[in-house]
Amino acid sequence: MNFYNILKDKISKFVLSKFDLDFEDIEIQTTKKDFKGDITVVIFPLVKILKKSPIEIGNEIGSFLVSNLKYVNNYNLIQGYLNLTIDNKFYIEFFNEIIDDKNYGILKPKKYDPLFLIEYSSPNTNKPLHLGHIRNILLGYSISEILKANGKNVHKTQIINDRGIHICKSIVAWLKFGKNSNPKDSSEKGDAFVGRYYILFNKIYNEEISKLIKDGNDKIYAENNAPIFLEAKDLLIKWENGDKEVISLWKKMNSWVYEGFDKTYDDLGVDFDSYYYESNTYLLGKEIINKGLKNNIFYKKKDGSVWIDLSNEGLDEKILLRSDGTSVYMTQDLGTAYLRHKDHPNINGVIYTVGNEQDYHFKVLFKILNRLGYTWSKNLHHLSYGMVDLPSGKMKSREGTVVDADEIISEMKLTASNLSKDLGKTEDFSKIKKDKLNSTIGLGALKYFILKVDPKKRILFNPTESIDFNGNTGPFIQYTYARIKSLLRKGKLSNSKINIGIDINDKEKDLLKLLIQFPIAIKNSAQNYSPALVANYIFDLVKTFNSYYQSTTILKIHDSEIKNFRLALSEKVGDVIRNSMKLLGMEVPEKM
RNA sequence: GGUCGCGUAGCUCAGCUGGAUAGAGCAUCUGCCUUCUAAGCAGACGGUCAGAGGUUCGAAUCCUCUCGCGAUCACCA
Repeated sequence: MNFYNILKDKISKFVLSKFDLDFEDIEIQTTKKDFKGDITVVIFPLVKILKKSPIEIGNEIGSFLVSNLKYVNNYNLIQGYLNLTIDNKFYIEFFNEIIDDKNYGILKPKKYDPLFLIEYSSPNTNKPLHLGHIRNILLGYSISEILKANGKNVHKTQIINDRGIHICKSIVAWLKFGKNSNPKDSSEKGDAFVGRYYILFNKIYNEEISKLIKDGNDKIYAENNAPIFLEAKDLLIKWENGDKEVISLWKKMNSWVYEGFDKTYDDLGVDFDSYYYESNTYLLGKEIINKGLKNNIFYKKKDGSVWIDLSNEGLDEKILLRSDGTSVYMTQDLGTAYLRHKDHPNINGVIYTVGNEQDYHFKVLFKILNRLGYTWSKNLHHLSYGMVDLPSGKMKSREGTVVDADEIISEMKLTASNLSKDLGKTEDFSKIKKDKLNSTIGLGALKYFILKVDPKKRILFNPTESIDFNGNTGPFIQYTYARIKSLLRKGKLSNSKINIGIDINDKEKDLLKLLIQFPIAIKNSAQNYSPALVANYIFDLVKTFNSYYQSTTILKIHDSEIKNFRLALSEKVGDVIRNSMKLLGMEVPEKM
């Protein structure tokens, strides 16, 4: 039980016996820097109920705590704030408790702990991943790690959008203009290769549309009757009918794309435990809908299309099957959700990492599953995040105005490389070591840049300004860690516990206070599905440490007890930095 | 038009379930490398928390309205 709770408990018991008031919501916070004390009790709420002055109540509680709680040394009252001074011994004792635990704050899930399924990435297979996917992937992966650290079992998965007209578009363009060519021959990444044909398709398609309009057709006619579009549609029909040639072609092109994706995932340091494919779940979705139709949960319109009416829940009517019986987006999502719960009957929660443009879709999806009577529908959560926009506006893959994921990754590495060359940091490094470091730092910068902002908010990404490596950034945190490692290499830590009576200064106390808060930061991060909370915590810790580091000599002091304490403190801060970075999916450089 | 989200320093962002004088980084300016990694540290400058009401002992935070930005309301995915 942590000290805050002990304190709360003690105070509310005291209030009950002294004032005969049952009041459990005692508010406790860390004392602001400018005031004397360590922990503050806010007593305003009591003032109103007890109709006594804040000073009177504050003095009663304060003197009670000083004489009845071991570590409360002193108190002062400013307005309605009761500031308690906590004995240094408390902090040292706490430190001794966590000192040997390399994974302090991190829980390891056991077999029987709850299982969470996390969906992220979920790309289409007609083009490479872009910056928007990067945000999605980093969020999904990071939340997985954060949930693990909270003692949850995690299964990482995605739903791959591997069928539909968009895939056929790439295939058609390839058949017409690139037949017999393949990614290997052009030494291109498979996803980039296929994506090129997707863009080519749209280029030709647009040309054909303008030609048709010029010839006197209206826009809608032109869009639906451009020759290349008709070819794509034809291909889709063949695919749905199981045409062997089309299927094998489709498999071949998708396999190129998957190879490309895997390379990008590898670069980003993320992975998946399973993959679901839309081509495997859309038929299941249809089955579910037909069942729901029999049970009168859905209804059929005259033209044969199937709908659900959610208007009494503040939503609209939603289509579930087209009049020709083919499936829509919702159909396959119903199928996927069902299949996943069939595959993993013991799921305690599912997190869908999907952009906020689909907030409505998921609201509807969860409602439908609820109407269908699946009790697990209440455990579904949409981790919604804001778009990544460019100064020039929205990214549009059809027009090729996207920031390509692979491009931004290699640019970040290059920036890191140039910078370390300028600083002369890596002169004695081997080529392999250099590359590894540049990737650690470059990707650290990118990951931290994206994860430190609240997922809800949209991000404006300016590629020309690139990403800073100073201040509140990934490299700053990595740098601090590398310095701590260097310090520990040079100093020798004797393994004994810290002497309780040792004198610690204010900055050391600040660091210990931050260490106390580490598990709380992880917990809050999981509750809010926001890696940003961990990111901002770790930045606070690193900043405080740097300031401490600068103002203290560690290696030159002769008092071995103090030296040992400072080394141990540095090591502990290092552990927490390393663990936090792992939660953000960042790597840890020993030297840089 | 309905619904949802966002609006905090010149820029990028923190600010947990309401609590003390609203915090960082970047940029600008001033100091600090013969001492453990200067990708650093110390300091200065910079705010009508979009606006107006309301609730409260107390509001950036909660409620209502207005304005601005974005998303969504498809037999697209």
